[in-house]
Amino acid sequence: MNQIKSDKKVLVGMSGGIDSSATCIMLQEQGYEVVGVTMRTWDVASQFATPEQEEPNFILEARALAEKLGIEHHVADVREEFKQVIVKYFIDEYMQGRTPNPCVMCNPLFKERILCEWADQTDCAWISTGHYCRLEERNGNRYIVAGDDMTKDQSYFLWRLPQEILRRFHFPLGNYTKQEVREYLKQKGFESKAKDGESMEVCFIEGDYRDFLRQQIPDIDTKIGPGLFVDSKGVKIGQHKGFPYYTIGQRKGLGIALGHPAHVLRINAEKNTVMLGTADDLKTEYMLAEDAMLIDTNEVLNCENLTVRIRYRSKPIPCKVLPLENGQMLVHFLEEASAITPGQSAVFYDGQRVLGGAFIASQRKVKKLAADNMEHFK
RNA sequence: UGGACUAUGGUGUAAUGGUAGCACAACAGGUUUUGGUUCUGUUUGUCCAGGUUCGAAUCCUGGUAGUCCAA
Repeated sequence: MNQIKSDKKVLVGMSGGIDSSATCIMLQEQGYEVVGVTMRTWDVASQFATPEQEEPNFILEARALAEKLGIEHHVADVREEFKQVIVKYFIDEYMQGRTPNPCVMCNPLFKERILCEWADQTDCAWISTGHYCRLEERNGNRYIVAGDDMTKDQSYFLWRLPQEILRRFHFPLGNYTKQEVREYLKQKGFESKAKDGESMEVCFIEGDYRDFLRQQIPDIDTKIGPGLFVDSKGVKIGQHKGFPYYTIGQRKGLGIALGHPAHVLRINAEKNTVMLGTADDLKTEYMLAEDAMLIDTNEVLNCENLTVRIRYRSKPIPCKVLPLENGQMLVHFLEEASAITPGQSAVFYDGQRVLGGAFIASQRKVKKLAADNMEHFK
């Protein structure tokens, strides 16, 4: 009954920044009735001009914009839930010697889900955000397609979005570059917004994540404490501050001088050791991934031009994939890959189209599994 | 306490009498919707006291510290 009415309504996740502002204006121009929701996930000091200020800056900005555009606006106070879900995940990962991918968890599992709930409540058929990506329909499935501006592409963080959410999504910025969006805002009379700083995204980490860990786990340094730096043979070469403070590939902040640049090769949470080596030692041909979410598994296994991104903003690497009996996936890189980091996402692409993704697993058994399955990749 | 050797920034090293350089670390900034990577820039040194010389990290004397051999 109210289906027709709903079809004209779209819920926009408003962060108060350039991208979501432009999104609102565009959708309004396209004839939609826009409802804005701004999420309050975690308060950081820099978003408060004075200690007396009750709400962070970005909420005030979003509300001001909504008023100017004459759209309904809500604030979703989800601080407690955010702490329970995202912050907990973030801490747990580091405490296991892995490197979390908070944006990958936050976007699909948290933000978009909450947007869905609000969309239902406010009778909106559609949901939209200011991400720079497009959607494509193929064989009855909906795919995220990376924006043309590869440097601004955010598809890496969105691989876990389920089909039922994707079907309600609109990404009006998909065909624009950042520069064009700024121009657009300027034309529409939002000069000052167009000049806003680049990164308006309000994340829960300000500055160094290590300080954040110390704040959240006050006894972390007595619980874990210093451990050993070892070389690839297990020989002690120095002392580190505790394994959660390091991540694979890290070079800066090791506080150790070996005469050549040293990188973290491996983290052993049980022994509290951190293995160091050269940049060459980080290179690898195979990778184990787990908890895959693929839109169409056969498509990934048979794709001729399959590529995988193993970190945000790195270029996708051509690869082949083999499902293993234990549920993991063995990925064979056809070009050089480096610094495989457990906890980070491996996102599979066919060109710009996201086919799905998985989390990078512990690489402990990768050599054996690669040797056992060598013939598959011939 | 017999002998030998060594002493250069936070670390490892280079400079055979002629402006103390390199790598790593550290710090600052740029890039950046995670961590990391990367880029740019900056700081810091000749163990101490004498002597030789126009000029000493470099040669000489003494001291101090460390390493090794010997017992």
